[in-house]
Amino acid sequence: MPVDVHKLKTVCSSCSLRELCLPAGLDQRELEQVERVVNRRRPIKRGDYLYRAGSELNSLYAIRTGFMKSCVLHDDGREQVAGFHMMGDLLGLDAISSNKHTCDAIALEDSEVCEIPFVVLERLSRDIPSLQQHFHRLMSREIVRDYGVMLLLGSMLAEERLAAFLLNLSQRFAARGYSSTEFNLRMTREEIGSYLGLKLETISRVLSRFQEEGLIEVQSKRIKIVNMGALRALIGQHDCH
Amino acid sequence: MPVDVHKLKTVCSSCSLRELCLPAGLDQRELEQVERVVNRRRPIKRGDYLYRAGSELNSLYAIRTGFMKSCVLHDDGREQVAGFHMMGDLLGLDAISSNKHTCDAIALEDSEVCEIPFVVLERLSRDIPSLQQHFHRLMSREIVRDYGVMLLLGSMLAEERLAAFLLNLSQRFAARGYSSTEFNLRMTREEIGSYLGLKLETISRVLSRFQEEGLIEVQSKRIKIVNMGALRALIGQHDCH
DNA sequence: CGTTGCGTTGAATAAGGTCAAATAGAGTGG
DNA sequence: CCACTCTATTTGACCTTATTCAACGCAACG
Repeated sequence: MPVDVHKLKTVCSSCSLRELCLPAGLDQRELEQVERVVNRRRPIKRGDYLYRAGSELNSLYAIRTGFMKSCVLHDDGREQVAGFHMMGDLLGLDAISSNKHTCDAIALEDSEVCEIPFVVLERLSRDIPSLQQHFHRLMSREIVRDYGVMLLLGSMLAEERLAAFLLNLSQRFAARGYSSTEFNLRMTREEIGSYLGLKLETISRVLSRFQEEGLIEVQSKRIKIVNMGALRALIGQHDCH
Repeated sequence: MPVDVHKLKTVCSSCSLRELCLPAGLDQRELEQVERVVNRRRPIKRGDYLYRAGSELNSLYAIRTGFMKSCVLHDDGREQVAGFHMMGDLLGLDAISSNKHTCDAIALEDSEVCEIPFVVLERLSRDIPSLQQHFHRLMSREIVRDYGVMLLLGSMLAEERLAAFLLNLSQRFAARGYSSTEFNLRMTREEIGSYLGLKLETISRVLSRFQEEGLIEVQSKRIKIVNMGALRALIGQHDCH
């Protein structure tokens, strides 16, 4: 069953996302220190920017509810979705390197974020080793995720990419207490395509093919995974490209 | 002119790569603290692994001399080059998330690395704010770099990818005091292809085409950039994919 | 009830991939 | 230093995959 975050207090110590989020693994006293610097519940409406490429880094953001995408922009206007983000995910890590955000973060549905002033986080993480450690792990996890996307973009076929994408979503929903087999895509076919390095028509076609083959059921944005095993088999069993 | 690192002492404070490397921006006293924990000059022979995917994280590594690649591995044996690394680059950041390396790091020529025990680095960065800050920036820079690769893999044509690759190398050599227009590729066509999500034959063909068009001169691994402007124009001027 | 944005599907096309053969280089042992 | 071997590279002919272009359906919304 989905966790209803609206029924919970908005402090980290009682947040259902705590273990997915920044303050994972802190003790009670440390948690209180973190809570004091987090501005909770900033709402972002669907379609709104949380931040834009080029804007100054002030805070990192943890998603409390909702769904967002981040887009990298090419000089010539081409853009690419670099990631989809859901509850518990931490956004803005790319901005630390230059103190400017390097991508846009846009809400795909009405969302709510916790705002964590970065300089305060840096100071706090000097005093709380387990916070420091966890923060480092989160940055590193983003790097690992990126390597996975590079592998996907660099060496997988369209079907494999989409299978990997669906399985990744499935797993992330499961980790948050939602169904791993039935969920809504919050993004358009074009956004999926952009993320996977494919065109929207290809996404549509492959989804249809998956449905014909009995792997999934699709109805517009509604996805039901019917044969998880076959989907898994699609990735990771080819000799070569 | 290339910087001859062999003539320099092997301490950070007199290392020509200091400003590219981990201890950038530290004062003399802080630098000494860092120096004390860095094991310098671990040699890695061409073809040897610096670390392997799955092995435990002990240290981060800064490249002193030489050239390396990191490869992510897919379950089915497919592998992809995730990056090429040269003097001053810091390796191993992906391992922090799980305490295990997630990719292989392999020397493409005889190399030498400085070894920085990670737990010591974490402790030290609590005491030295500017070290902490710089370390965060380096992790973030890796994330930004990865976004760039994702953009390249997801939305650029073969010619654009290769142009971007050559320009990136050019710029990094320049930043290290080497020629920006003439350099050796230390990697094979296959490795370039793996990094760019293309086949080795495509790399070969595009390099030949660039040569015919007078953009570069290629002789096996030797590259001379003849028309930097045209190469730059190749990336960043298309309406769409 | 038209408009608009999103999704599906088909046919033609282009970009790279595959396979194969020839050549060039680098490394090794005599 | 040379011959031999093995690997890397180049190039051509053909093929596969995904893109492009275009038409149409559907649902939400003013």
